[in-house]
Amino acid sequence: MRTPNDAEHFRQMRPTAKDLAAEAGVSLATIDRVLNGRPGVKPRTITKVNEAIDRIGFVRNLSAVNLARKKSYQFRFLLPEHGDQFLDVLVSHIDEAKTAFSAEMVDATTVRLPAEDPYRLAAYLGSLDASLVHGIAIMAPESPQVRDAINRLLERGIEVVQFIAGQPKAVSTDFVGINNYAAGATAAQLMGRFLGGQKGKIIVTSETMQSRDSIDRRLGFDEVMNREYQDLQTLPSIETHSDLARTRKIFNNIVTNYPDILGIYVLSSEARIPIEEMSKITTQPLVKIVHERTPFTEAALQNGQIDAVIAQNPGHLVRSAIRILKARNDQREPLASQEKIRIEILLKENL
Amino acid sequence: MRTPNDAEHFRQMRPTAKDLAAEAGVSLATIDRVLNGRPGVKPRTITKVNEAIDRIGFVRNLSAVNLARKKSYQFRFLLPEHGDQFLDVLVSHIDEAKTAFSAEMVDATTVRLPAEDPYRLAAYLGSLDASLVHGIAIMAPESPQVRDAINRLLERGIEVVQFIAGQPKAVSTDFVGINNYAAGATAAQLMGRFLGGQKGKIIVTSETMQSRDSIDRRLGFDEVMNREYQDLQTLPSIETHSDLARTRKIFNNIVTNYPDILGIYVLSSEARIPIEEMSKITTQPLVKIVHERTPFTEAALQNGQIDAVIAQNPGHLVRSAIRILKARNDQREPLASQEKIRIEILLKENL
DNA sequence: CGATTCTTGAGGTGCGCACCTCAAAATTTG
DNA sequence: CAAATTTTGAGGTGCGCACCTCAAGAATCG
Repeated sequence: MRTPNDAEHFRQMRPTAKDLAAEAGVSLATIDRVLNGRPGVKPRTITKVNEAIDRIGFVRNLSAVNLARKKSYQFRFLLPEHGDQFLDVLVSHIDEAKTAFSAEMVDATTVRLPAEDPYRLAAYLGSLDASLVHGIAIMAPESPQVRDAINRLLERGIEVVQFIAGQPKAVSTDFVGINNYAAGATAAQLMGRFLGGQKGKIIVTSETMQSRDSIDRRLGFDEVMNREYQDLQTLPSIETHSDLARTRKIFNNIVTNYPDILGIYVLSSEARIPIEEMSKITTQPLVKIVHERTPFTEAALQNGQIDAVIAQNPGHLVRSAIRILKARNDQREPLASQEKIRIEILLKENL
Repeated sequence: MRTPNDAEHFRQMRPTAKDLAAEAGVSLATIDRVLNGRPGVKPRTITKVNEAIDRIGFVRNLSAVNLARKKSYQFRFLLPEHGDQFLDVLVSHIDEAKTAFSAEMVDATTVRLPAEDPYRLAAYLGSLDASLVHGIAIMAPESPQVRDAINRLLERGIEVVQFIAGQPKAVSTDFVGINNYAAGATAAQLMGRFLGGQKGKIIVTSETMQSRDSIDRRLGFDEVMNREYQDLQTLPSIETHSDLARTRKIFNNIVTNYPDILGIYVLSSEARIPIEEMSKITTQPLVKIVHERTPFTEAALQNGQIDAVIAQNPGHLVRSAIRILKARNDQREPLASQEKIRIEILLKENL
C-alpha cells in the first residue's frame, strides 16, 4: 500500500509497462512481445493487453524506448547542386535544424547532386545502405529513373519524402511543400485585386517552364485570371534561363509592342533577373509578384520594388520533412495539421 | 582497443559522458558536477570540461537525461472563460497538442477563468504549486494584479509565456503571438491596395476597444492608411459588445450618413456579428477584412462574404508556447526562428 | 606546521524499456 | 494418452545519465 505521502508523489506518474502487466494479468515478457510485435502470442492475449492499454492509458516512455534501442536517425537532404538564393536559405535551415534536432538523435546531412542528371540521382539513391541512412528528403525534378529509385528505397525500408518538388506518379510517399496550383491561383487573385478593374496585360515569366512547379503555378494563375479577371490578359510564359541579355531583349520587345502592361508574375524562385531588368526598361508602376522569401525579395519588398511575395516557410519545410521521416521511422502517423505547409503572402508590413 | 568490426558499429555513436570524462581528464563525478551546475568545482576544471565538450562535440542524450530525471512537464493554458470561435479553435489545438507531446512527457491542461476579473486570475496564479505545475501560458488582458502575479510565479520558478495577449510592462517573459501593430498595418495595406485609388471611408469595428490587441491593430492600421492611402478616411472605432441591436443601429446610421463607405475592418476575432449585420444593411460591394481563421471566416472567404483574413496559426501558437515552456524548463534557449509567429494573409485561394 | 576547507574520484542505484535466454505451463496433435 | 508444439513467465543485462555517499587528495588558513 502506498502511504499518503507517496500518493502525492505518485499522482502524476504515468503507468509503466509493469503497471500494464499487472492490469492485463500477464507478465512483462508478454507485454514486451505485444508492444514490439514479436511472434508467439495468442490473439486473445494480444487483445487482453490492448484492452488494458486503453483502460489505464498506457503510453510508452519514448525516452526509455530510444535509450534502450540506442536508436539514432540518419537523414539526408538531396538537393540540386546549383540553384538560386532560395536554395541557400534552405541549406542554412538544414544546418540550423541539425543542431536543434541533435538532442533527439537526429542527424541531417545535405547532399547536392546535379538535378538535371536523373541517372546520377538514381545511382546515388541506389547506393544508400538502409543500416546507415534511415530517411531521405528528395528535391529533384520528376523523372522515371528517380521514381523507380524511390520505389526501391521504400522496398529497402528507407523512408522517403518528396521535398518541395515532387514525382507525381510515385508511390505513396509523403510530400512536403505547397500546392503550386493554389500558389499560382493566390498570386492571380492578388494581382487581380491590386489592379482593381484596370484593363491590360500581365507578363508571366520563369527561369524555365520545364519544371512541374512552374507549370502548376501557371495553370493556377491562369485559372483564376480567366475566371475572375477577364479584363486582364496573361501573355505566354517567358523563359529567362538565367540569361540577362536574352531576358532584356524579350522584355524590351514586349514593352514596346504592348503599351498596356500592368503587371509581372515571376513563377520561379529566381526573381532577381526579371525584376531588375524590368525596372531598367520601364518606369511604369507595374504590379510585381514573385515567389519565395530570399534576401533579395525581402529587400525588394521593403523598398517597393515588388508588391507581394508568395512564399513557403523554409524552416518549416525542413523541420517538417525531418519530423515526418522520424514519425515514419517510428511507425507513427505524422501530425497532419502541423505538417501542412502554408502558402504565405508577404507584404512589406508582415515580413 | 576497438576491433575493426567494432569500429564500423561505433562510427555513428555519439560520445557519452564517459568519453567526455576521458577527454577532459577528469572523473565522471566531475563531469556530472559541471553538466548539472553543481557547486564545488574549480573554475579551471569547468573550463577544461567545457573545452573538451567543444572538442569532441558532446551533446547530452536527452532521452537518458529525461529518463534519469523522471521529469514530466506540467503545463497550463490559462484562457478566458467566454469567448468567440477562435477560442474554441485554440482549445481544440491544445487537446491535439496534448496527445502529440505526451511522448515527450508533456502534459498540457486548459484552465478557463473569467478574464475580466484580474483578482480571480491573480488568485489562481498565486495558488499554483511549483512542484505540480512547471509552466503556464497566460492569455489575459493586462492588469497590475496579473502582472504582479506573473512576477511572483517567476520568482517561484514557474515558467511563464504571455499567450496572444500580453502584459506589456511585465518582466522578461516570452511572448507567443503576433505583433498586432504590424497586423493592423498589413490589413491597411491590403485594404488600400484592394480599393485601388478610390476615395471614400472605412469602417473600423471591434468587440471592444479595451483590449491592447485592438488598440495596437488600430494604431498600425491608421499609420499605414495615413501614410499611404490618404484618399481613404478611417472612421472612429465602433464597439459592438456582442450586441446585435446596437451594432445594427450604429451601422445603419453610418451607411445612411456616409454614402461613400468602401470597406470595413474588424479588429477583434469576433467577426460574425459585424459582417452579417453589414451585409443585411447594404448591398454595396465593400472590401471586408477580418482577423483569425475560424469556421465562420473560412466559410465567409469561400463564398465571397469577406475578402481577406489576417490570421495567426492556432496550432503553431499552442505548440510554440509548449516548446518555449519546455526549453525554459530545460534551461535551453528556444529556437527563435521556429517560434516566431507569422502574420498570415488568407484569401480564398490559399486557405 | 597541523587543522580546516575545498576539490575530486570511485562507486553504487535507478529511471523505463528492449532484447535475450531458459524453463514451465498450456494447448494441440497423432 | 503421451509427445510435440505453442504460449507464457521469470529473470538478467544494458542503454546514458542524474543523483547520492564516502573517502582521499589538494589547497588554504591560522
